[in-house]
Amino acid sequence: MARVKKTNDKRDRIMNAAIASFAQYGYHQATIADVAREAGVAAGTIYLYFKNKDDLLISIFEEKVQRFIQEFHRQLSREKNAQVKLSKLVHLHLVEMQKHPDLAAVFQLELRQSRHFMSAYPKTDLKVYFDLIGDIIEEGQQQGLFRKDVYVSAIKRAFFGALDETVTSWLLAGKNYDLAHMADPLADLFTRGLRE
Amino acid sequence: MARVKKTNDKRDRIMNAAIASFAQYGYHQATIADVAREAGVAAGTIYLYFKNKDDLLISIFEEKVQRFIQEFHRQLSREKNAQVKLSKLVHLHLVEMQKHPDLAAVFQLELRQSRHFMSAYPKTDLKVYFDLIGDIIEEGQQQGLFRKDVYVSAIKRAFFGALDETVTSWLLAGKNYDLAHMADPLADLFTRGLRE
Amino acid sequence: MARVKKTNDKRDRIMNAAIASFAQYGYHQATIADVAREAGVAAGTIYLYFKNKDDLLISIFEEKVQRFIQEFHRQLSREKNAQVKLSKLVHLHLVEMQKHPDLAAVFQLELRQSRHFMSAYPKTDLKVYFDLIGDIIEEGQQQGLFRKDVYVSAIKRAFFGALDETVTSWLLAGKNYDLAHMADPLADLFTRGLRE
Amino acid sequence: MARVKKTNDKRDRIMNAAIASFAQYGYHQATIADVAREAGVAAGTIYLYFKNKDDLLISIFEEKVQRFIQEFHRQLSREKNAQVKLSKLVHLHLVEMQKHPDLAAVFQLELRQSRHFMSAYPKTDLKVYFDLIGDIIEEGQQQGLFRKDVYVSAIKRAFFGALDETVTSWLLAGKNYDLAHMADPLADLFTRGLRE
DNA sequence: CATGAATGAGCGTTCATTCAT
DNA sequence: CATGAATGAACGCTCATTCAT
Repeated sequence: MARVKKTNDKRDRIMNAAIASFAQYGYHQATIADVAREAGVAAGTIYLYFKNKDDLLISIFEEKVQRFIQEFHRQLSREKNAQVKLSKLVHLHLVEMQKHPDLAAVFQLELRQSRHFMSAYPKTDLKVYFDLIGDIIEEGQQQGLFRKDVYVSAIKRAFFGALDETVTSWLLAGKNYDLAHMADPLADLFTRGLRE
Repeated sequence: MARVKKTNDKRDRIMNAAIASFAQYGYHQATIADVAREAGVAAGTIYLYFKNKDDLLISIFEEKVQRFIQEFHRQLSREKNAQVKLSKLVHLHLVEMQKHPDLAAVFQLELRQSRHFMSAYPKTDLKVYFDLIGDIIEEGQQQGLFRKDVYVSAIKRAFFGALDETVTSWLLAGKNYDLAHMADPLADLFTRGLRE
Repeated sequence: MARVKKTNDKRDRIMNAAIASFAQYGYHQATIADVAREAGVAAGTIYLYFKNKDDLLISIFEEKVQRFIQEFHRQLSREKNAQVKLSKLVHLHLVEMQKHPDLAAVFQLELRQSRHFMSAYPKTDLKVYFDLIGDIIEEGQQQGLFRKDVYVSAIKRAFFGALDETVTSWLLAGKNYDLAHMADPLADLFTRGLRE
Repeated sequence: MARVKKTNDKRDRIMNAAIASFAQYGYHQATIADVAREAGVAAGTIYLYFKNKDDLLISIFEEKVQRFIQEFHRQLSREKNAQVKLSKLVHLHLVEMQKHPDLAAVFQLELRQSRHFMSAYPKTDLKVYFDLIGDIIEEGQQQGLFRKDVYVSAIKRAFFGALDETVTSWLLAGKNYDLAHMADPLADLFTRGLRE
């Protein structure tokens, strides 16, 4: 068990070092040597745990980002009211991003760029997140809370984009204000925009 | 004048070639040789008009993107009603992006990545665009159309993010639907969300 | 004794795995990991039995190739007639190579390349084999079977080269014909070429 | 014209540097940096003239080796008597190899190794040379000089192998004797071996 | 004896940039 | 102004070898 733990530790250390490096320099500018130095391992060691540099980025999405989405899913499943759900999602998103700003930076600043080649990697796209949002909106429609004529597949993207940009702006501003303060205004905007 | 004209032509050809190349391959993957080939000039020629590769990208923002923003500004200045203005801005944004998909691709997919180093280049940020949006919202408040308690600096970013993501999704989907169709639902969402 | 036996088994397994790997991928392309996998041991274990990768190749020559030469020597010592001896050597060479195609591949395809650095390792050269051939020719001269004016040190190399290339061609052709069939024509060519 | 000349010069300088480097260190041990240093160019320059390191080796065969074979072909075409032809070929081979020992080293010591991956590159094999030899033998049969029952496809390989090994031995001995002296004994061996 | 995780030197290759023509 | 051949720094990745367990 100690052995397994240790191995996971190293893999995790590398992945976190990658997140930190990618956040600081950007995916392309960050070198494997940067990640290795940050992780306190030799460059070659990275290749014992990841196929290549791309695999590092992809793994971050698969393991870190998707974990967030699943966690959001789980936490929201307890709430029945779709309007409250949407509001909670805004809070969760901003609070978690604020808690993990490096991951947020990778997520925000590298994702777009990456989505290019990530079209090829099904697990790395945001479909699951878009679907989570879309489902909440549809629930709200069935609960009579949201308008029936709302174009869900357009709105779910708009909603995500609004959250995304909010985080990006915060990052680019140097994280010099409380991101969570943006939650209520945003939630308010959307729930009003969607209401009957 | 003919000489000047000719020079500008070449500079423009290079810039358009850069837009096309960056759109197709991404900024980092596109090479100067790609841009040169696309522009029909020698690689060295590019350095007669631009300081370096970064300068090419920065110039695209400074000259192409800012031109769009100014044009939006001009067109919207004729409209008095802030709610209509906001709606028109959504239309303008989506219609223009649809008309210039390569520029849109650079704008959408490279911008985030680039904003990193673009923090250093004041002219390349989106402040002007954010301000344009913010001003409209404040106008609407003064006209009694939008709620007074709206947190403008949060909402303007959300608004931009929604537009941005709408275009990005369209690009990543392969531009296989009419982007302008998204305008009304989006405009509707935001004007309702902001209304008294 | 059982212990010793076991140890020798492992050393042999590694050496045979090396022969198989070098034959399939070539010396430089084959990795220690390949050899280890093929031998069913850990990579580090190889270094308990061999100094390094080069030593593996050298040992193959020292132990496997030299064994063949000794065996040829032994078998031919029973035959008195030099012309028959030469003919038998051709048969032995081709038959044994056909029986051990992987060893043949290492011998043929890697030997040249290797002889470069093998100049440094006296035991790995083919002097013994050349001498075996040369001795037979000289025997034939003393027996009055071969011409006296034959330049032995030239002919023994030619003879070896002819055998060598015959095997190489067979290997590169994918071993898709019976190598032993080449024996009589070759033996015939040389015995006629050398006869009074 | 001066320009073209200069360009060819550089390409040639690189190719000759490659021949020298591959001869000295072996293909795998020689680095691109070695070749560049030897050629007096930057490493990157090599890639303006050759696709990659493999392409360098392949080009040597295509352009240098095949040129020799064609030259041999041309020179032998003037000779009618097949027995004399075969004898001349032996001389040509050894004399040319002695004149170009680096090329010979690449040819001899790297060819085997390379034939592995060179199976994929039709132009790099020795079929043309084997055919040249085979044709001469068949001519000799038609001229009544060589035995009809000779197995040509076996003998042509043996003949090549004999030449090949003669050169290799000379190279490994440090080129410390006159290679051309081997020509007569070899030619004699083969013409006698083939005669009626 | 055996393991296999870790190392890090080393190499092929790319490409932004320069500059002689 | 324009060219494009030449440069060389930089980086991802491999793999022989070591050594703590």
